[in-house]
Amino acid sequence: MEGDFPEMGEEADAIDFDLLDSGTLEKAVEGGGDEGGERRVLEWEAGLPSGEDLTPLSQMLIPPVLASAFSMPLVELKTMLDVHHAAQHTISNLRRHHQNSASGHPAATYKRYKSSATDDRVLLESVDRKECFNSGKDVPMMDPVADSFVTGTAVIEGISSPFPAENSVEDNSTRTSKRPRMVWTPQLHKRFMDVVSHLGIKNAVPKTIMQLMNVEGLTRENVASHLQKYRLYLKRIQGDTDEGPSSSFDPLFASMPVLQSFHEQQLQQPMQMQMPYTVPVMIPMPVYGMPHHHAHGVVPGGVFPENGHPYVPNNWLGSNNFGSVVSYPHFFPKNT
DNA sequence: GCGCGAATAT
DNA sequence: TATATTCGCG
Repeated sequence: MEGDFPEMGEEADAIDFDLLDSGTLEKAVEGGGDEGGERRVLEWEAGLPSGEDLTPLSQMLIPPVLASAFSMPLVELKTMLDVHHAAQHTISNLRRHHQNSASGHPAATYKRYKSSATDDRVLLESVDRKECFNSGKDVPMMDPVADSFVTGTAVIEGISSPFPAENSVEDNSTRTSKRPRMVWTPQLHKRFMDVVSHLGIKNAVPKTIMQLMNVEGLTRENVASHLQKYRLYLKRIQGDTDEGPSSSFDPLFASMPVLQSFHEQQLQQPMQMQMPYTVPVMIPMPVYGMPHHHAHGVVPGGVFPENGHPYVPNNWLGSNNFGSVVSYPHFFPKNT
């Protein structure tokens, strides 16, 4: 299926899906189909600050006092070695993806409607790959803030491969270690919701969702588990609609303002500076152009104003936003 | 055998 | 609770 689109340079790809937000998506989509990827990169580079203008890696971007004032955890400082490693990993993964092109049927249909600028899998390098997988109890989940303010090379996204870093060389079949426990970050969850809401209830099955999410390392089992939880959630809120108003729309639980309101914020005020607890980068999610028959009413949510496609608020609880709780859990417990 | 989904386990 | 794993079924 990759023959459907002219290929772009690797660098352009990396930059595109790392830096795109909803504000720049259209522009990139326009120029994404031509062969000018490398040229565009050069143009961008021409406008980039020189090395002297950049803050050294060893220096903090935010003064500790200011960080604490906004309850922002101090991000661990990165070294050039970290940056180098992250860059190497990004490049190698991009190469790998250009080699083996997936051609699953649903994904193929999906890709046809994707811009070539975002045609690669979501594998946005994270310097700290503990973000999506929590290997042990001693490893705390990455803070949403740190999740946003990643240091290093191409890491500004929220999604990275759920795989832990393969520290050693090519570990082929000698992998006996179990896959670490996955963590559904808000970004992954949003992607999940975007895909599910654009599939009918008929097509929203684990394998299809997995393929459309296009996240490296994400397994069908991962999705199935999450989907099961989502269905339980749907069942719950549907069965609760006639009970007390607090049962399904308790403002205490109707939160996740970061993700839920983020989309709308981007649409209305694209240039507005993000608050520390917001996820600053929109994940390119071009399933909006999918030809699927949308199952209206299957999932709670509204409609994308730009194209009329249904969407689901990321808290799956409707449009209430009382702005108190951040991002977790995705599925709120029944208010008992 | 594959994949789904409910049940069960960790 | 969140996620993984198992298991029966089509």
